[in-house]
Amino acid sequence: MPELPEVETIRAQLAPELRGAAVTDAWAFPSAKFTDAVLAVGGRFTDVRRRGKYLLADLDTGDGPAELVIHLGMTGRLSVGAPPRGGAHLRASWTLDDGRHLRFDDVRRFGRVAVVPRGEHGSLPTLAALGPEPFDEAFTAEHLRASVNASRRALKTQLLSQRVVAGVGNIYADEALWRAGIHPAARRLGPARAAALRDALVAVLSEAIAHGGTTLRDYRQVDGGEGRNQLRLECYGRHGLPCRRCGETLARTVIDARSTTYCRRCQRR
DNA sequence: CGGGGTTCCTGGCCGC
DNA sequence: TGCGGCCAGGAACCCC
Repeated sequence: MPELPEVETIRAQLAPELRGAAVTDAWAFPSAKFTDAVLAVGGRFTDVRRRGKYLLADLDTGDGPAELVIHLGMTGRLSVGAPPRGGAHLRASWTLDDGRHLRFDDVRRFGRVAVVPRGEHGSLPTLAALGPEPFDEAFTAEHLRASVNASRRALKTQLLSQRVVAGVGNIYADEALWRAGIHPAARRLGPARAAALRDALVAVLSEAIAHGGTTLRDYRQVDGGEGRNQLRLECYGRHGLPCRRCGETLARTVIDARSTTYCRRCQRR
């Protein structure tokens, strides 16, 4: 399930592959989630950026600057190479002017493709209302505290909303809350805990990028390789195992319809 | 407009 | 071995 570190890893590999290449043809799986792919035809890639979990591939077109927006959903994969010979889960492919192809496979079809004028994200509500990038200086402890305290929803729910901070999903929410020692169902943050959580989010996400992302099942890098961060998880998926900080058996609950692992002893409300 | 509920999807796994 | 049932979950979408 690609979150910010996985999408950033993919972005960094994809950008040098796509820069300067023009799209001469495209195919899309017949679903509204993917049919926009063909609108990239005629554009030339100039760069690949990222906002939260969204890849933004800049295109220069005859009609001005545009961008190909790709969300990988749960099981999306991107790769560059020979023409796709089918594949049961191919959702979109783009023919490049040097003969290579960019392909998007997505087993569960939770992904999405859009082509929009550069920066106009109104058709993607979450992207349009996205919170600050965690590595941006705008993501301060005070922003986190004020943003969280403006709502009465559970802290984990807010982290997953993308509005408080961009790019956090179930894995890194559990990891950061564990590291900061804060209960996922907490509803208010004081200055000290807000600072601890901000620091934990930044650390967890940057460490995951440094280790190529977390491959639990579906996530693959552009070259097909697996990430290595799954070897470093301290909380996510470890329910029933001892807490690495205090030894208590990690608990599992459900918050906002998401499986949530936490330590009853050292994560406080 | 925030928030709650629903829906989209299929492979992997479990129990019988 | 086969199969029904359940689980994984990000974000669009609908409604109040």
